[in-house]
Parts: sequence; C-alpha cells; structure tokens
Amino acid sequence: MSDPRSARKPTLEDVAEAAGVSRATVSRVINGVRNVDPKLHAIVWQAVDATGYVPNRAARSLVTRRSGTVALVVSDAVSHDDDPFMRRFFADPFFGRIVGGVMSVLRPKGIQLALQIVGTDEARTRLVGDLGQGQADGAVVLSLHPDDTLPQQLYEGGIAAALVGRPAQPVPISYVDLANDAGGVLAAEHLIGRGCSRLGMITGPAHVPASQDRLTGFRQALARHGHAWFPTVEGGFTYESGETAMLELLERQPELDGVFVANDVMAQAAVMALRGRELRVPDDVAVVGFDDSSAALDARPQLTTVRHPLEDMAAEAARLVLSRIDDPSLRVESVIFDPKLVVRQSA
Amino acid sequence: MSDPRSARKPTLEDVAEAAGVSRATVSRVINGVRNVDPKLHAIVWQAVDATGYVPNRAARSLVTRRSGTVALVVSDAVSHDDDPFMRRFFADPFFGRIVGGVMSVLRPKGIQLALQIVGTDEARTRLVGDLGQGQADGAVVLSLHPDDTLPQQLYEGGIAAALVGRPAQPVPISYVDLANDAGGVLAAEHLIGRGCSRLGMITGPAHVPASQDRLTGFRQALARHGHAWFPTVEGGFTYESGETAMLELLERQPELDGVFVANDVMAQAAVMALRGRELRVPDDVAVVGFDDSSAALDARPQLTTVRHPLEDMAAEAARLVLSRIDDPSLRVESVIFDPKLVVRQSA
DNA sequence: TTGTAAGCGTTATCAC
DNA sequence: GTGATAACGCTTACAA
Repeated sequence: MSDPRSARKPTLEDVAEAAGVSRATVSRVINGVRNVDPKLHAIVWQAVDATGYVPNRAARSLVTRRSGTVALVVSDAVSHDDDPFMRRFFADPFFGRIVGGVMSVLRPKGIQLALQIVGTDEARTRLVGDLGQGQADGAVVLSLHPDDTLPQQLYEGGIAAALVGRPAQPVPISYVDLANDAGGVLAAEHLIGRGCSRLGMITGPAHVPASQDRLTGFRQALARHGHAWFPTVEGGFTYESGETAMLELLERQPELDGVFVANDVMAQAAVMALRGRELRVPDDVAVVGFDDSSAALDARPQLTTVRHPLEDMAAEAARLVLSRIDDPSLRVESVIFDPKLVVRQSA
Repeated sequence: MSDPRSARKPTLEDVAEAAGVSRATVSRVINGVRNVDPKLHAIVWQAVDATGYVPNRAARSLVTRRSGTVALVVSDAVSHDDDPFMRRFFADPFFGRIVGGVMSVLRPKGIQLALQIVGTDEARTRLVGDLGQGQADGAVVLSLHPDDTLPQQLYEGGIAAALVGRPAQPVPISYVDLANDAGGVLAAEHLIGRGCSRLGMITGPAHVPASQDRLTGFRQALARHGHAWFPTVEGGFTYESGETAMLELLERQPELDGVFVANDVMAQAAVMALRGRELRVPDDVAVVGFDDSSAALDARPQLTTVRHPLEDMAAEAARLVLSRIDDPSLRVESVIFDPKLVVRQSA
C-alpha cells in the first residue's frame, strides 16, 4: 500500500463488490442482523478482511443518531486554562480513579470516552447543546462546585447523565454516592471500640457535602456513646492543611487519644505531625483516615481508614448512563455505596 | 419545549429558512468563510440563536473527513479490565498531569479528547484501523511497554501521532521527552556541591529507559568528579520499594551521606526510612528526588528534587500532533525538555 | 433472504 | 456574493 494517508479508504461498497453482494447485505452482516444466509456471512467477513474495511463512524452515527461515545464531564466554577485548581485536580488520584472506573465498563462495549472540561457558564451551555446534538450519547458528570447549574441544565436538555456524588441542589438526575455519614459512624465506632475517649476530628472543607456528611455521621455515633461534644478543625483536603489542623487540634485538646481525619492525605500529615510531637500512633493517639487511597498505604504506620470505592462508583455511574441511553424512559435512580472500614496500623 | 429528546433538532435548513437565505450561506457564515455580505452575517447568527441550532458533528466530519478529535492512547502490555497495574496507573498523578497538559492545548481550539486504552495486540490493530478511518484526527500516545509495537503500527498506518516519552525502539514518529540524564547530572552536581562524598542511588526499574538515563547522567557526573563507583539499588517507583531500597542501600554503605532517588515517591519513603534509622535529613544524609510531584511537597523535610514538566511536555505533544494534522508532510520532530533542580530542604 | 433506494446533515463545486 | 446540487458512507424501510 502506497501512502496510507492519501489512499482512499475502502467503503461498504468496496466490500460488497469484493463479496459479490449488495451494500445492504454487508451492512447487515457487520451489524450482526439476523436473516442473513450463513454462507454469505462467511464470504462477507472474508471480503472485509481482504479489503481492510473499517466502518466509518461519522457516516454511521449520522444515520443511527448514536455516537457510540459517552462524555466524562468535569464541571468546575472558574477554570481558565492554567487554573491552579485544575492542575491539582488532574494530578489528584481522584480524577484518574474515576476515569479508570468509567473505562472499565465502556471499553468492553466498544464505547468511546470523551473528556470535557467546562469551567464557564458559556462552556456549560455549549456543552449541553453539543450533547443534545449527539456529540455524545450521554455523560458521566463530576460536578465540583456546590451551586453548579450543569446538572439542572442537563436535566432540562434531556441528556442521559449520571453524577458521581450527590448534587448539592436536588435535581432529577441519577447519581451514585457514598454513604459518607456511615463512614463517619464506622470511624467513630472503631475509635470507641479500641477505648479512645478523648476524640477529635479534622474535617474537609465545610462547603463540600461529603465533608459535612462525614462529620455528621461521626458526631451522631459519638453522641450515641455519650460524647456530646468534641473539637473539630477544618482542613482543605491537602497535606499542608492536615498538618496545621492536627497541631491546632492538639492545642485545643492536649489529652487527645483518637482522631478521625476526613481524608487520607490529611491523615498521613496528621500522623507525621503527631510523631513530631513525640506522640506514638496508635498508642498515644489513634488515627482513622478516609478514602483508602495510596496515602493510606504510604503512611507509617499504615492508615486504618474508611474505603471509598471510587472506581466502583464511577463504573456504576457509567452503567446508569448506558441504561438510560438504552431506555430514556427509565426513572431517575440513585445508587448509594456503603463504605467499609479497613483496619491497618494507625488505629 | 416539550420533550427535548424527541424534538427534532434544528438543522441548517431550518436556520436557512428562518434567515431567509440558502443552506449554503448559513454554512458559510457559521464556518467564517469570507465572501459573505456583512448584513446577512448578522441575520444568520440571529437565526441560529432563534432556532437554537447546533451543528451536527457527524454530518460535518462525514464530508470534511475531520473528526475534530484527538485521541489520548495508553498502550500497555497486558491489561484485562481489572488489571491491577492499570488501576495503579490511573490513580497515579502521572496520568492526570498528562491529561491536563493535553487538554490545555486542545480545549481552546474546541478539539475533543477521546481516551483509548489498548492492552492487547488485537486492540492495537483495531485502534490503528479506527484512527485510519478517522475516528480521531491524530493521537497523543503513552507507550508503557519497552517493546510495544504500537508506535511502529501508527507510523505504518500514517497516523498523525506524537509520543510522550522516547520510544524504546527507534521509530519515525515525533515525540517529546525529558533529558533524564541531565536530571541525573543536576542531582549529582547538587549533592557534590553541598559536600557529600559517599553517594548512592535508588534507581527506577531497569527496563524503563527514563530510569536508565537518570542513572547514566548521575554516574557520568560523579565520574567527572572522581567518584568511579557508588552503590545502587533498584526500586519499582513505589513507596514500599523506596523504603526497602533505602534500607538496603544503608546496609551496603553505612557511611552514606547523599542519595539520589529516581522519583519523589520513593524519595519520600527513603526520607522516612532514614529518620527511622535516626539519621537526620539533610544533615546526615542528603536526599534528592525526581519529578517535583506532590510527594515532594508532602515529605518532611520537603524534597529537593528534579522537576519533570509533564504538563508542558504533554501540551507540546498535543501541539506536535495538531501541526502534523494540519500538514502531514511535516517532518518527524522531537522536543526534549530540560529538567530543573528545585531546591527545598532535603538536600 | 437479498437488493434497491431514500435519506441522515453537512460541505463544496459549480453556475448565476 | 449567493443559491442549487452533488457528494460523504452508512442504515433501513420497502420491494422483490
């Protein structure tokens, strides 16, 4: 074959000719439509092979009105291109784990994943238009901002979509989420179970619903055990903030013997801060993290933590989108995952 | 608007009617072709607005033979769906940083990013076919395995592509890479400059070209300064392996006063291991990492490290692909980035 | 069971 | 400068 770029790519017509049948028959064979003579079946596939035919997606979706693509949309408040937040976001395992989860269900079905980042209202509106036009058949959505309007717009646009994480505002769109409060309960029970009595918590940012829920669950479980009050310090899910928060918590409650930290990265930092204060983990202070990320494994001692099954959740979100594409009349659905406690060495 | 899903989407024809012009004129206006009466220009855009028209990508690319999509291909040796390696890969910031870099150049141009994972030879062959057919106009490729055949296949298929990282086998395809050896030199000079004389290195996996280059650079620089030999231990780029390697290195050279570690994660582990041995960093042993990842910032003391500008490199790879799409006759090009030393506290 | 032919929504080549 | 009109490659009634 000469220059493959200039060479005209074989079409259905070419295959048909090579097989001595009509274009329609070839199409049927390729798409696995029944009512085709088994003999032709073989002949056609042979011709496909001989010609090196590959279906043209554009032509196909033009008529089927299906793109065979699902979009993974990251919707953020403000993100010009070199937005430091987005830089951090992409570098965070959170993003990759979701991609991996979504891929695990899309790939076997031969469905494409198209990545979309929308930071402005204009971009959001355009996205909904593009999706409505069929650029993708549906979307798995990561809505990063509490008052993001995208979920509502997707609903109004009639787009098949599923959110990863409960929407801050109630919207008739399917979503998957983690029972974050149950995670808080798990942490509390474990800490109390091992005899801790002077507890504290390093929370995530107050405006993040998941943070709130973790705190709520932790608080309620402690209350059930008679701990009406405990000190909390708000962190920002970063290592730095975890370190600072731990130190502040220690100041507020020097007798501390157990901490629940809203994510592993901060927990890892907390452990280091405690060691810096000559406090042994878990003997003097027990630490429970959240996520079961690599930070939990990389901490010394390794972190006892609450497992956040992000990959599974993202995969389920993809499944929700797919089933809704198949049958748009399906009712809105939410799937809540239960967190599990992973006991290691820090508590 | 009734049910947006069933509603027929407006086409060029509808806009044309609303504007009182022909389909062709509307097309011209939308695509910014000159030779259009400025008055009509305004009228048409108004009609577009009024009708809520959004161009149909499939129809457009059917005729233009352009998909407006670039693929980000991850080519791995063996990856069935729940392959633990891929799980780790996606959770690693490496992946996300590349996505971010690629997106930063694609997004402003309105080009889609389609993610593709190919783990088997069959998948690779199909991918090349799909790309040849125009599923995407080009590809940014992450080839994870030393004897990956994909680069060669892409070349033979005449696909516009650029690799992130030098291909293990020489192939006439553009790529971007980091001068890893120069990074090794930087580390050596710095360590020697601060007076270290009993040095060692924790390398990456031997089969990874980048690992080799970092070692080579480090070795050559040391040789220039009269250090003919130094102990090395091979790690696997993981925290765990960094910890083990550090301990072994210490056993081989108890007098160690400086280490170069091939990535930050292992360096972070090394620092912890040293502290566990009651050795102060950097006073007793200086540590230089590689990557300037979040692990460098999260380590205590924070890591002096060699910056790996992954985002910039990925962005450049995207640019190479784009220019090659524009002009397929462009010659193969490689862009090598220079690493920089980031001095913090560990050395 | 197979073939014929009518679109799908654009862009691009012509005349006008 | 603008408007018909012919592709682009495929799926899918409808006929045979």
